[in-house]
Amino acid sequence: MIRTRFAPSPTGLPESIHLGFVIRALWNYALAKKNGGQFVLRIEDTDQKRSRKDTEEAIYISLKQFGINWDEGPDVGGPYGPYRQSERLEKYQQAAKLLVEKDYAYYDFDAAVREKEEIKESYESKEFTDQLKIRPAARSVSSAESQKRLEAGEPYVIRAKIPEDKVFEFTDWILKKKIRVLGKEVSDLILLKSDGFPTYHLAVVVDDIAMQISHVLRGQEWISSTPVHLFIYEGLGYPVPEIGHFTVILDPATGKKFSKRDMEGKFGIKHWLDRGYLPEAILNYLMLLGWAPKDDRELFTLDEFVQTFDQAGLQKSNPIFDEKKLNWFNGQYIRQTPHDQLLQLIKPKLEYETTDDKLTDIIPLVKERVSTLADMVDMMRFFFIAPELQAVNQEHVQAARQVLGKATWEKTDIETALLDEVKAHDWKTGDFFMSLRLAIAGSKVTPPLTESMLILGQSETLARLSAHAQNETQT
RNA sequence: GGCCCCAUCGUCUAGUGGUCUAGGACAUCAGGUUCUCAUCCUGAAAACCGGGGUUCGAGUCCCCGUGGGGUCACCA
Repeated sequence: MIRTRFAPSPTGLPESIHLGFVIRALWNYALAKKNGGQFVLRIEDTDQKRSRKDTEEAIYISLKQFGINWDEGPDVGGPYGPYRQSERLEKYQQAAKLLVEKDYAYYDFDAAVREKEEIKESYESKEFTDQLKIRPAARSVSSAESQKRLEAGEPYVIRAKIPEDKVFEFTDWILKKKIRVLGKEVSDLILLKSDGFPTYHLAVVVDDIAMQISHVLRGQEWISSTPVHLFIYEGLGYPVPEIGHFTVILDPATGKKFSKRDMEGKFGIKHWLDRGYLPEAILNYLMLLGWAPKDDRELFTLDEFVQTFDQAGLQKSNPIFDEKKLNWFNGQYIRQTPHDQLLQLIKPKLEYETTDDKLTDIIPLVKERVSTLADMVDMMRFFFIAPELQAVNQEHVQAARQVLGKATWEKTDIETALLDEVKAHDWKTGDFFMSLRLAIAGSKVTPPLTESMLILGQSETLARLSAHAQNETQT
């Protein structure tokens, strides 16, 4: 039975939940569903200071927006709950104690708290040339001594006791390669913090065991901490599940992975949804960012993706995010979305009152020429709000006003009337229509003019032309 | 910097030793359709990081360089 999980930590602002987030949930979901397994959602809120309830809420909402549903999770429960790590504290504490008993871990009463900035700066310094792994003196303190300090009530952390001469090895399920790391390259990382909460390393292993996860699939940033996890599995006496590492999406501006820290929501899910990208389009774009099917197919619904999903298609090298291609996908999806659905999507974005009937007329005209819903709103604005006065050719506007005033308000009538006028004056058709376009819509880029005038109505069309006819400005 | 991962058009990728004069998509450019823009159609330009091996034969296997990324916290 295949059981996968998506285990985000609800830290940072809700709008910092980014696209990389969805992609990892998606692939885990696809693997489980393709094989009739379960997909588990687990909330990793072990960082008491940074975890936020509203961000946890945003995680649920985001996944649902993309149609990714979980079989077990904090909100829906399941046989291996609770699914929120802050509710499983005793389990981690028990595991940590067991590890100490088996000499896989030890108490450290003097663990120094280092500042994040200080640590990062040290990476740049020369001393890093011969990086020493963390091996506190507490490592060799006798258990009797530790017991004494423990009874005295001194605060402590529990660290992994990594054997220097051990060789850690596992075969990455995605990279399809054996990865080997020497014990001396691995630090005695903290497993249980002084506040009694576990660190990620302990919690993730304890839970993946408890929840019977068969495939642990996560981002490549986790490769280097996998040895510690291997060590914990061993210490706890459980077999290691399949472990695989996905690619990391790179920011085109920096070439680095985008994280929830260093940006103002530039890659946040909310940011894209707000700008009028459809969840289906975003999802489809994401599917192909780090995964490819055997054939040249590009368009997939979620269900189709799940059916087609094949582990072999997962890439090894990190892709760069490309907004242009996302735009293309979004345009494709907008064009294939039925008009009535588009209407519902557009309505909340409009800053003026209108009727469904009018929108129904307008939507077919604009959907062909935009790539986002926001573009759509922009393009249809002139139907409701008269544009600012433009510098236009007076003769064109005057002539049009005259003939249109007499025309029956029908497509063919309007067209022949206008075209006759062009012929009569020996104007260039394009120039003439451009003058009208500017006067009526205020832009050089609009839906087809006659259709637009039809919707605008005769009186409004004439009013806009008149407004321009009185305008002193000449071209 | 140590350790680890990766390496095909600008970007996402197909390619699992011969069918590769390397295929598709986005973007770009040109043409067609057209009252603008867009859609749509047609076409063009565009890549196997470098050097050694292995082999009758290498984009495909091995090694070394180079380049890119990740990581090095009482954050995940």
